[in-house]
Amino acid sequence: MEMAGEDQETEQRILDAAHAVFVRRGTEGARMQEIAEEAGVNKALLHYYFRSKDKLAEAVFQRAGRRLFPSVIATLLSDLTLEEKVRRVVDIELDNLSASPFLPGYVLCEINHHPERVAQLAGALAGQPVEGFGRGIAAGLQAQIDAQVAAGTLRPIAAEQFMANLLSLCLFPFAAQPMLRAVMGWGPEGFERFTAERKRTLADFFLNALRP
Amino acid sequence: MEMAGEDQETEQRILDAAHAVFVRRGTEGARMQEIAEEAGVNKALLHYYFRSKDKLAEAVFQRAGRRLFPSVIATLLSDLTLEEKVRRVVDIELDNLSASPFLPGYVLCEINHHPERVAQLAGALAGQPVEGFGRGIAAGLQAQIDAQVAAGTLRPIAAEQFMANLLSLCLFPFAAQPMLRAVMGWGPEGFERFTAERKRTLADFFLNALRP
DNA sequence: GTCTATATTGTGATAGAC
DNA sequence: GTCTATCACAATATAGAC
Repeated sequence: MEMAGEDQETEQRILDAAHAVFVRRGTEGARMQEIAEEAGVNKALLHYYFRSKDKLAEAVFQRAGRRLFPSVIATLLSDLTLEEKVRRVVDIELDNLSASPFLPGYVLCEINHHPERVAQLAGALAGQPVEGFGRGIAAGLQAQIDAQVAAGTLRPIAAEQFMANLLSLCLFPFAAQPMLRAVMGWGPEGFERFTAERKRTLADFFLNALRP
Repeated sequence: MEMAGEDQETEQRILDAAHAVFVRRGTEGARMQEIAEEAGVNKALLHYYFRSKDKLAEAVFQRAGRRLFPSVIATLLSDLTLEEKVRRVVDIELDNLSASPFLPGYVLCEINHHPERVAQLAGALAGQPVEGFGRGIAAGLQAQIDAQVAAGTLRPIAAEQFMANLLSLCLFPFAAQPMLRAVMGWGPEGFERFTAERKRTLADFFLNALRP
């Protein structure tokens, strides 16, 4: 039913613009007007494609979630060794986030004020209901951990703590980036140096913590 | 110039109410109406005491910051040993945050969308300009780290990474609490069990990571 | 200090031409 | 599909009585 072939491209432009504006203003602080300007289209078009601001916010959040989580999940569910998983997650996350440093802050804010959206998100990630999603990951990790502990090559740790620690160390500095910048008196290059150093040292820091 | 002696108490009630509403709705999502209801006063009174929503948000943020940061800063600046500092920060933060689990999420959101407020905040913390504030802390820590590294009792680490790691591990799980709840399929008691376990194990995890 | 009533602006959303 | 014009309401803020 489309004529110009512009429709999909326009929808993408709107999504990109909405993403940018939502990230910098927050979902509630964002204005449809600003999104329209950023996309180079009229306000009314946003409603044509996404009915309401809430629906648009939902779509943007889903897309952001699909960019932030799946690679970590896939890595943790893979059959790599624990050490390889840790190195891989750190590498992937720090690379991804260097490219979009404000994603964690946006996702955290959104989750805090709209926890109901997490359910639909996890569903979108693997077609699974969210309730037990992390549990499956934790169960697999725990088995791997227990095996290495029995072999004497790992300190005991609960899989939930393992995951929380790993994600904390990867995500938090980005989520708190503006605070770090201000408190440490960094310019833009300061945070980048910090992140580069982090790429070199974080996996070793984490693995050393688990050494028996 | 006050008559009823109610004024200070009312101002506090408004601050408390605003805090509660800002935390659960976010600054932009919060409505003056809801704050007034929560405080049990009229909308107009909020303007009488705080002129504008923005000023009110500023006041709430300052107060939250004064509750979140000073104890950590004081501990890191003290002359305790590194190990004592780590144990102390973990204990204090995890206890404080158990009592107000949504504070980190609120502060992170606010900082992301209003980075300019961090400046005034740090000023309020110690009467110092914010620019070099964290640098002083980092410098002191670095000296302590270098000494222990030279003595062969510590793995080398940059003080900035040290601080980032410590704060990440303490704060992130609270900031990401709604996500953890959903993904791990926890009820309210699930997160509390997780936090209790964390109080027991986090300091050791961190210290072990720095073992040479 | 606290309230009621009102002003004023901003903002999401729709109708309808092209 | 895209725009212009407009509606309807929500929300901050103020004026003024008590």
